[in-house]
Amino acid sequence: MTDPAPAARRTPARLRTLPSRLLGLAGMWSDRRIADGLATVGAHKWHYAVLAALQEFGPASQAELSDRSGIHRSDMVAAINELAGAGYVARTPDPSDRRRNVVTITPRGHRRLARIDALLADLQDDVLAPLTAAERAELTRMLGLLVAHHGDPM
Amino acid sequence: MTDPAPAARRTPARLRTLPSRLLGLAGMWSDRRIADGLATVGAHKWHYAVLAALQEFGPASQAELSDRSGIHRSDMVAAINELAGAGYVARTPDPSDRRRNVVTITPRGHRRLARIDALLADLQDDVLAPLTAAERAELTRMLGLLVAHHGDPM
DNA sequence: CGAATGTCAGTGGAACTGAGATCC
DNA sequence: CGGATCTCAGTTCCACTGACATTC
Repeated sequence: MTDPAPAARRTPARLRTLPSRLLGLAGMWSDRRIADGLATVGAHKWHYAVLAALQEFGPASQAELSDRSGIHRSDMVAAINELAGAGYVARTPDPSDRRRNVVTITPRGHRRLARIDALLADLQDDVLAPLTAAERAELTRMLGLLVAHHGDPM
Repeated sequence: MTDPAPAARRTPARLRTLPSRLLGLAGMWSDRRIADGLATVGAHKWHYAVLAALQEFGPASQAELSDRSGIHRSDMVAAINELAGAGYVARTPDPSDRRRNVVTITPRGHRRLARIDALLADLQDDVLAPLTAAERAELTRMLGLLVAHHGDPM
């Protein structure tokens, strides 16, 4: 009774329930949380993508890493520059094809990856905070379907 | 047997299942699909947000519309410029507070909104294509939780 | 005075484009 | 020669910031 005016009806129902809008918003602030979190240890998300691809599939050319990580060729250059500068990967010319560089993860790189892995686990928990474990699994599964459907449009 | 090499193991498991990454990717390409779709009729998502807010809550100042739609003040100026230029809204000075403009939706604006509404319904179907109706509802519900948790951080 | 409003110019990040140089 | 690889400069888009004049 002490609340006569429906003060904050804020967002229109059409916007509040529009899936594409919710996806965009959730993606945006998730990206931010992750970027902020990684920034506290001086990392970027493409660092993680490259290190993970190297650890899982072994040494690769930059073009291969682009395919595996979804990072553009142009941006891959900068990412490898930073990772190599910090000693997390080594970039050496490929003797069997001199157009290519062979990128290899270093011991420091493995430790770096483990560090980021742990940090990212915490950040996932932050991003998904309002959901139960079962809901998180369901959400991840459905997002996987969406991304797969988009990535392989043919 | 004509496929001996496991050619495309493409994405590392860590990336393929990372919720924050899936959210970011799904949000990105959803945004693009929507932007492309709206562009075919010369619309932007801000236009829809503003028209929807006006139709649901009536005439408002630009600051109010910012709150309701989540669009920044600065960008609201451009959005209203375009909408007013096309005759979808009218912007008139508020006689009772001369700092403010009163933005009102026009008959043309109502028709425009209906048009975009229909288009957006199709686009939702496109974005959510790989999901069943029940899954779409679940996804929307969970995304709503995430967005609410983010928007009202207190 | 402090605070809110509308306006505009500009920033920073991220995905992407285009072109050049080198090599297969 | 066509095509792939790496590199760099530049573009585009978006959310956001900062500053300003006006009005409450």
